[in-house]
Amino acid sequence: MAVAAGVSKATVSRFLNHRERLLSPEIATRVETAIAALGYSPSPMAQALSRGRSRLIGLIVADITNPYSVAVLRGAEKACQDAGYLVMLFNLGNDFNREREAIDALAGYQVDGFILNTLGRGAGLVDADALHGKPAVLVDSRHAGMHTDFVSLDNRAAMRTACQHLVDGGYRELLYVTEPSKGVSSRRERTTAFGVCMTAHQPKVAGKVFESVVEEGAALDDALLALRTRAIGGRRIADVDAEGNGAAVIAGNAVVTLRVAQAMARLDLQFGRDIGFVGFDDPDWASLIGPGLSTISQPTDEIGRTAAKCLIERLKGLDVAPRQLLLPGELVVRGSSLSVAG
Amino acid sequence: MAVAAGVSKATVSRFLNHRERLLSPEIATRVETAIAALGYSPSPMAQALSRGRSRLIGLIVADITNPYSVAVLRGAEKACQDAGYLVMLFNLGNDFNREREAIDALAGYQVDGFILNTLGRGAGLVDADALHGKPAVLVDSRHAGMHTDFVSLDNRAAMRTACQHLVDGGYRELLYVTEPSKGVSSRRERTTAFGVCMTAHQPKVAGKVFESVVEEGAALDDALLALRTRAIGGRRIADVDAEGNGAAVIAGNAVVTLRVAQAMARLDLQFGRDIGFVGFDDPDWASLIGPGLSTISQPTDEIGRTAAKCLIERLKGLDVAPRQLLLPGELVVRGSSLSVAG
DNA sequence: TTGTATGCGTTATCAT
DNA sequence: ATGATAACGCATACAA
Repeated sequence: MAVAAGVSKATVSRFLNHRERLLSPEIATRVETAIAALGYSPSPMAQALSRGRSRLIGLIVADITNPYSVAVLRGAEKACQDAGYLVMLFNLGNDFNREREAIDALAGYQVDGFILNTLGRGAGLVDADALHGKPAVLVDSRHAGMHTDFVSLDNRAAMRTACQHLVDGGYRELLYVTEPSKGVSSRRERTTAFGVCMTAHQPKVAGKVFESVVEEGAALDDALLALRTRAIGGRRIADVDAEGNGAAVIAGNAVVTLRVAQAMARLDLQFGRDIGFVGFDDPDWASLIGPGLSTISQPTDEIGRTAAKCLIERLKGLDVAPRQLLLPGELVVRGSSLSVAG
Repeated sequence: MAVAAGVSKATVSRFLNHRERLLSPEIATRVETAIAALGYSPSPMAQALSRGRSRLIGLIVADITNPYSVAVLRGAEKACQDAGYLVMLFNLGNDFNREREAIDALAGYQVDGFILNTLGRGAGLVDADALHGKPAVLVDSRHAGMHTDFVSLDNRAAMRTACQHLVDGGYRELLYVTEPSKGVSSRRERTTAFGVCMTAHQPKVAGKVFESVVEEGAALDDALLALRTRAIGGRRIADVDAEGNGAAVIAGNAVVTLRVAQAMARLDLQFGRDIGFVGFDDPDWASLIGPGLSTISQPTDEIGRTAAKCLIERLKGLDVAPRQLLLPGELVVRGSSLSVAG
């Protein structure tokens, strides 16, 4: 290109990067016009090859189907774009063993850093130095043996909020329904936090944990029935009016919420009236189920933005100890967790 | 690297690309072991720079928040990965004017082709040759002046199915609720298809179209009330029992479905009993609203896969006239569209 | 069959 | 202040 402007390509490069500093105004404008005439723009790939960095950020997500992940992705991608970075997406499709492969593929394209929204388990477990020396930030799940920046919902505080809200509402039998923790840190943290809350409310409140798996809808049904039976003092459901009672479910995420809602429909039970409910995550359909589902809304967009921001700070040379950014959730009260009547 | 293996780098390159064909077995294994020892893998960027193609596919999506887009993206990304391509994602965040910018950014990284899931309107309207001569495939929305491969739901057939189903169920007053078409081809197609269906069922069935916008919930409420009023013969709603009647709504997509469901809740009307319903798109919460929402389920995954497949065929040199792949939707019958009693 | 040289589009280190 | 020139990591045309 440059030759067509009457200068050397080194000069063009200088114009692009150093502009005013070391270029005579006369020749600067000459390049400028030529650059406009040719509609020229530099090749990021060649720049990357030469510089060693690419202005590319690798984003690995465990499951693009998960709306939570997408919400985070959205925030992160926007922040990256605003900072002049482009996002390369790699979706694991829940095949956790491909995490290593994903990192290598992305690293091949010289991404400057990683945002990892993965579960942190599986065969290809990624340790710190699998990252080819590039900085990374973990979202939502901590990885064993990889101490980098970490951004997530403040699970403990969120769980405390949910429990407190239900206890305040008069609920005395609580069931925490979660996917099996299987080494996923966020699930483990929420479950532990639930335990802590329950002992804190001893002996007024009783809490149980139920691990729900897709295939076993019946088991969930039974758990809900048992919960309700306990709450209404051992009487059979058929014998009880629609009297207020103190049974409530906390769902560990939106997937679980969906399962619980399906179970409730199967059992012909109603949220709020028969069983109280608060769920983690606040999908847009939450207000449409029964009397509306109360939720803990995650600041997904901010989580994504924060993750991107952290990473970009590192890319700009920031060198401090790994940070933990725990963002607060927000309780959204709807009909499913109204105070227990009398 | 190669030097450490005792050969020239040209030989290494040959090993990578031509392998058996033009390499002595003796030196082939020598390279092979060295390649394993060093844990070496070629740099895709350098390859791209040299070859002119990158094994990268640019995927531009109008709004990553849209679950439909994500579902398609998922299918496409998987197909790309399986074919050895990596996806670079660019999210417009509903800022349609950035489409041109997105294409240029992606082209800068030498993507071999584009998958465009955008609305095909806005200032930066992209014509065929904005693509830097690279092939593209359009998903869901046709772009004016860009005739490339096109993959989408068969909107006409899907609408026919929905209408036929409702008419068969005894519904006589149909209201099609859609977002304003604003030059989006899929919306326009569905609306026209609705019109065609209605004239086909003349005079037995009456159809109306309502364009819904977020801000005007009240207008939607009124439209639903009017619909119901017409269906029950002009009598005021308060005077009518829960008798079966022939009013039904068709929602143009999941967003509209959400709005309609909210309106129904506001009006204290029930799907199936008061107003029949079929909606385009089949979100996972459809079965949980009221008696379950009947839907037209799109083969999103297959749409994505097909789009990727089309593009990759082009990349392999296929040169035929632009193709139109219209994939069939599937009617999922739930409680919201049961036959009208009496 | 293999090595050498050149080019891909930049940046950076020299000279000038 | 600007122009050659080498390097970035690979592919390829050509020479051996």
